[in-house]
Amino acid sequence: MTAKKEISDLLVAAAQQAMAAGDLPSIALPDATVEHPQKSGFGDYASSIALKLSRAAKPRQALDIAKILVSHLPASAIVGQAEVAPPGFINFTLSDNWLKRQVETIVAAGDEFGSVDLGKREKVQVEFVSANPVGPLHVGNGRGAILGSTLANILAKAGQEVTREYYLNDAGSQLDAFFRTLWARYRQALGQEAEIPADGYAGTYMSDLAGEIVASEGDRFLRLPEAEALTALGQLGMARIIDWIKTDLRNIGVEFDVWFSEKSLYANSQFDQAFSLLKERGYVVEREGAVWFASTALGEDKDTVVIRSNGTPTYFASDIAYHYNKFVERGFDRVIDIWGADHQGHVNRMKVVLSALGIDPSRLGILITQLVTLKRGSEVIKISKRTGDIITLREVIEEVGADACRFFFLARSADSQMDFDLALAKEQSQENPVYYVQYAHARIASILRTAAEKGIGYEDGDVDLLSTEPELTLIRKMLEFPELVELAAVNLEPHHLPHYSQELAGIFHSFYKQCRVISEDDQLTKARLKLVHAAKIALANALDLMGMTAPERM
RNA sequence: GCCCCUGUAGCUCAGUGGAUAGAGCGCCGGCCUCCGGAGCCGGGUGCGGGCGUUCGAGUCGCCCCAGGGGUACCA
Repeated sequence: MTAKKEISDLLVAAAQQAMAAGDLPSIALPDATVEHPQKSGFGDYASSIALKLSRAAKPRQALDIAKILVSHLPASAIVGQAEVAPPGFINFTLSDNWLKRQVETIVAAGDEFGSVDLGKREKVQVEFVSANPVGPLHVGNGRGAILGSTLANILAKAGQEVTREYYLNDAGSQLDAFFRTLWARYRQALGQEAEIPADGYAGTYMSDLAGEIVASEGDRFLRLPEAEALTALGQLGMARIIDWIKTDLRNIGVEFDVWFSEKSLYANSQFDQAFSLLKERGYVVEREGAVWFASTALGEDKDTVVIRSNGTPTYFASDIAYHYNKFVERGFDRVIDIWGADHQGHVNRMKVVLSALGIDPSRLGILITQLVTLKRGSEVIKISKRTGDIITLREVIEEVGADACRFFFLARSADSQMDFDLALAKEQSQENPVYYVQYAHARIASILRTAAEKGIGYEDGDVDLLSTEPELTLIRKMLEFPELVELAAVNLEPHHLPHYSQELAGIFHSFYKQCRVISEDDQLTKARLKLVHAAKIALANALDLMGMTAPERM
């Protein structure tokens, strides 16, 4: 349990006791939320519960209520001091003794440090990237990939049973356009006249892909009937693109548990099942030769086509079947979809269709990542798969490195549009927060190596000797880590991690400057070795959640 | 037009209705007899505008202004 939660519980207990004793009227308790005061001097945690209670408990003043609560506060090893401050805050200072002992707790927890218990273990699916296999990943895909993989890590750390999934659009009209483009490029590569379809993919990577295929397969597709050639060649091209995608993802540390085929939804009649259910419930209408989902019946602005007048299902049809599969067939308790800003219009429709299927829409969380504007200096680079050449994710990774790429993408909340200046990212490669954090880890590793070389063991180090301000500040900051994991897991907000890791690294560097670890004082040396070992664990675990490396040397 | 996201320091961005709004970069000064100077210490400027709700608003509501995205029988 985090200190935060424990203090919150103490407050609730105090309020209940005060009411039982008649010192406070029996009223409903507001959330006993506890926060870190912005300014030092107000303790480690502060609660404004008395201010919130004062309205209902009139004519009691908030300050008096705070005093009453403090007087009923149960004894606790965690709290060193609980003070009342106007206009009615209760400020808690952690006990030094308890703080010191947490070093042992952290070292004992090791990789598990930071794990939190949200009270229930749910089966959670995080679906992300899911880019169509029609071209290389761009930086927008990269943002989703990094956000999704980190969020999955965080949820796992918070005790959830997490499945990471990539939805592969291996059917549909965009793939069809990809097939036709590749066919044209293939014929061009073999010296034939061929025109790129108007709705095709103009990027030069398509010519490269066609060239690769000619090199390995020759002209054998020309000897097939055209329809057959188109499909056979297309499948081969798609497989190669998927390989590119997998390679890029691996290079930024993103792995999936499941690659889910859109096509399989039709082969396994998931679509038929979902569709019949919708029909049964009266949400299907036929009009203008097409089949529609009656979204307007559930408050949407317009109905949505599910089956086109030419008989082919739309993307939305697949999405209905896919989410039916997620919730009903596979039984996920919660599903988190991470989509790009261009899918924003689908959010409500998706939630509405879940209601229509009888699935509680609150079980689906949809995160929209806002656009990434790629820049090189002041020059804006337009991202579009369809209008020609693009800066791919691969190029960005090669330029700035996977760790830096992850850190920068993670540091911004998904809601914020962001500028990614390649020139700047490269320039900053030394003065970069990424290295600042990793350097702290490497520095600790170096200290521990030095200690090992000198044969200093610190298992028996006495944490009671840790008493100076820099030491205790470092411990305090480490203890925020589990709280942060909980915050990020509950709010689906990974962007707190980079900020936290920078703060933790900063406090460590400051400690390092002020406190010599390996000194003539054997006992203090051992105690401090234990402390920096704990700090190394905290840094490593934070970096690990972010999918970054924690280098022993730099 | 309607819907969604965003406007916080020169720049890039944090900020769970609370007390004196933060970080990094950039800029200007300091700090290496000592475990890694990719480090430390100091220096300053800001919540787009207005009206509300509240004991208390950067945070919630409404209106306005600005930027971006969506609004297909594309995905």
